[in-house]
Amino acid sequence: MTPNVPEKVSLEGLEDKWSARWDADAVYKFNRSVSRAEPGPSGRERGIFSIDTPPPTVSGSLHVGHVFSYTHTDTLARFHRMRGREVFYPMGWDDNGLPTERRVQNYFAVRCDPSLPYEPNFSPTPAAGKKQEQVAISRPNFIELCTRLTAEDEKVFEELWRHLGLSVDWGMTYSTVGERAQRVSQRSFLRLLQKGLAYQAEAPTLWDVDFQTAVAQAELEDRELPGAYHRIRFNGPDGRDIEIDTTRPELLAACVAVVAHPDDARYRPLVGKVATTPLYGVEVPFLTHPLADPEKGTGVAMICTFGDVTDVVWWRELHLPARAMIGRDGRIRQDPPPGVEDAPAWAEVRGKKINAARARVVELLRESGDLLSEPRPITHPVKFYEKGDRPLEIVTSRQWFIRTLDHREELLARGEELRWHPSHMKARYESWVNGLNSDWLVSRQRFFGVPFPLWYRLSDDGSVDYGSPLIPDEARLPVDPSTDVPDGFSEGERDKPGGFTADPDIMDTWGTSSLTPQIAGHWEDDPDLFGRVFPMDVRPQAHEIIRTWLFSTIVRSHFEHDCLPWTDAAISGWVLDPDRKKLSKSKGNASTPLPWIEQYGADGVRYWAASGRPGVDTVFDEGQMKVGRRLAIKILNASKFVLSMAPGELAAAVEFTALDRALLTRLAGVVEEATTSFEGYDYARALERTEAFFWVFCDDYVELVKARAYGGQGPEAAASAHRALGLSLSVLLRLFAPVLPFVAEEVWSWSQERSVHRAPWPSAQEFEGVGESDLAVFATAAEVLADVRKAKTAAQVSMRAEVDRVTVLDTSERIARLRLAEADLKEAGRVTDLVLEEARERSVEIVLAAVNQA
RNA sequence: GGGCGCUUAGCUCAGUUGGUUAGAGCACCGCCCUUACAAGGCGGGGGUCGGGGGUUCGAGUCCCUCAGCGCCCACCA
Repeated sequence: MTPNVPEKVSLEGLEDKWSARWDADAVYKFNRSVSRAEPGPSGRERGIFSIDTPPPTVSGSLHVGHVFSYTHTDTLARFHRMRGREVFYPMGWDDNGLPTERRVQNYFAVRCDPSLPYEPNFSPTPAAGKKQEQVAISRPNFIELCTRLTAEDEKVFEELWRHLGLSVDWGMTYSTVGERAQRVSQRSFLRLLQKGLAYQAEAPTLWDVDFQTAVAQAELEDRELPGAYHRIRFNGPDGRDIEIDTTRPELLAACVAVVAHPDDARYRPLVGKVATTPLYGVEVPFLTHPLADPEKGTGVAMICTFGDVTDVVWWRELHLPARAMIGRDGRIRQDPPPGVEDAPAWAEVRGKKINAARARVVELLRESGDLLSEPRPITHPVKFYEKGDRPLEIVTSRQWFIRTLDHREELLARGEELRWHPSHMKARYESWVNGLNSDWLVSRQRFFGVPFPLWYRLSDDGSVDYGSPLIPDEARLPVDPSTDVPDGFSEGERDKPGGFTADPDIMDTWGTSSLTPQIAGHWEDDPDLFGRVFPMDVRPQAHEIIRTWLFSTIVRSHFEHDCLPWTDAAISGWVLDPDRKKLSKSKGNASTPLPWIEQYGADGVRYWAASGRPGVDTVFDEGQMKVGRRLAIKILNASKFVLSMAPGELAAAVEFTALDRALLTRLAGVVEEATTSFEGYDYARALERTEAFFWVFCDDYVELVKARAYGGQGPEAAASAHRALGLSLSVLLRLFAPVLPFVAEEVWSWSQERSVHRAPWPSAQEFEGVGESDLAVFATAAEVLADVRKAKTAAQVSMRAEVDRVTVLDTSERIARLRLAEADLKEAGRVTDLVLEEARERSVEIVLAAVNQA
């Protein structure tokens, strides 16, 4: 094909032009006829490269942080596609869970009340004002709104991703709450249940009093909060006082024991005796436990059910009774815990919020004289649900768990087996697994999510038989137990004595997201496809969700398939604002990416993203985008020149000049390095090496051969330049294509029919005809050219200024190299007389033509 | 409390197995409208590599130690 170079080259409109064309030509369509791994012809890899794409949360908005990490993945996808592999690169939408619920509540000013009946024609308009009264609606109505809103959000997301140039197969999207996801989640759950790896238990768990749901260990975060030590007096045996420091005096009624360290000599006489709580007069045992810290407070702690997770440990390990007093709404319960029924103090706190109860208890203690000192303010870490606003409480509830504690060793071995990029991220996985203190709590008391596909029998007295749940056949999945009926029952028997009742809970968002490989790969629904793409090659994700998404995905795959879900994990860093804070929507420091794409082009934005090292937090840098845009423009211009020189069909018989051989050999090295880097998931290094070469190519090589290419040294010498320029450009465009897909495609299209993104990745073979070369020929010539430029700059004359004579004294070796590029050097520097002489020390003398020395 | 990472020019960062005068881009200064490119090109100034100690013929690059920053984990009365 004869190059068809536009008169004027420009980046304007490339995104629209090429994203439409790629779509029309199905450039990124996954070809599932390829088998998982098959040897390719002549060293090119064949087979499939599958990516476990992170499904972005559609209820949020995309910001530059997303663009950053998704670009990284896309460069890898493009690289492997060019290597000849079919890339399985679906896009998922995470529309599951609380963020969606919250967005729907705010967007439509509604709230879900599961007790309400469905209203078929309910269709609210988006809430206008800020504070609008929330309308209570039924669960089915609420879920309809969730679905409606997420569908709209997905469209916006897809548009942006296309604009950014993600080479996703848009025919293969999935959602984490759609029917497929439900089926996969429920099937996997039922299989865990069969294997005894999922179980139900009534146990104290961390509870968010606002969201009214249990929360798992993985969703916790500590926040430093002001608090106060209150020293209070318990009555000990023999009339002796026991002094105890507590930050939660309001829980006094829930006290079931006091505890000291077994080695604490101060309290040894009291151990095994009984202490009496102030205000309530409840007798509790004085016990010992190694977790009691003699250094903390008075060395004696009161154990309450439950003030914190240590209480839970003590309660469990010391086999204490429960005396729960906090309700699911975060208030003190109405009904008193056992043992305090008759205490007048209970009436003072019942039904109160935590803070009010605390204040009242302190007053009461003060009045009774049991408050031994005024509260001493401290700051201490308090556990929060990561999306929550109030401290977590611990309440006892029935929940589903997946066993992880018993499998820690196996899971650690999986972490060992996985290839981590960067490798030190493995440490985070290990510290998480080693720190597990409970099985994975997978049930949530929410509405929008995947329900547990279970019902329970109701006995004749109406009590629930949790022991043997009613399980649907896998072929029925997905089921919604709140509307579907278990086999052998009828709807009329729902919630009736002798009938059945649905499991009310939904799965944790990670309960579904942990199955993205299975969802995306159509596990069981399409065994042929699943066999081709699973286990996957790579999981790209951010480091802060190693403990959640990465961990839980390994758990599911380990239990279900007895293998890793992928061989490699590519962990991306965060995007930081100039103050080094993580960009996030909630902090309001994250900008929407579209304006940046419009200003610098998708390629410019991608360039910035791809400059961020794998796993390294990177500062948001508009300057880098600007640099990326300039690079793209430079590629346009350089390509325009090269293609106007080089014929479409390269004459293969031409003998390369020494300078051209040196340039091409150097480029072959860059190809090798970029290839190795991409194989090792280091897109940033690949880009850096390619770019560095490209600038040398433009500034030195093109300048050195320009005149020769115009024919200054005859047709044969010109042909060598043409061929070297043409080959270099072809290789460079393909090296740039993963990072700068738009400009690479634009330029490629000037001389090629097919997409650059399906062109073969450059290989050493393409340089086979170059022959032996001395790399230093190019470097040495470029050095002298730089000297000439320097002299012209010093003389404040144009680069086109004539030079009468350049005298180079240098070692015989280097002089020999310069002779090989003598003609190019003379023309590039406009040197009339180039004198090359051997000498011990290098020196360069430049005599500019008199006419130019004004 | 444990762990991981980072600390190189004003800024953002490269420096792969230790080896010639430590690199790039941005910013800054100067020059040049050169037929691929003036939203460009060419050239220049500027760091002794967080502090200290050690190994070595030789260390930004390995070891020890200290400091600061960030993150992950932790049973936080």
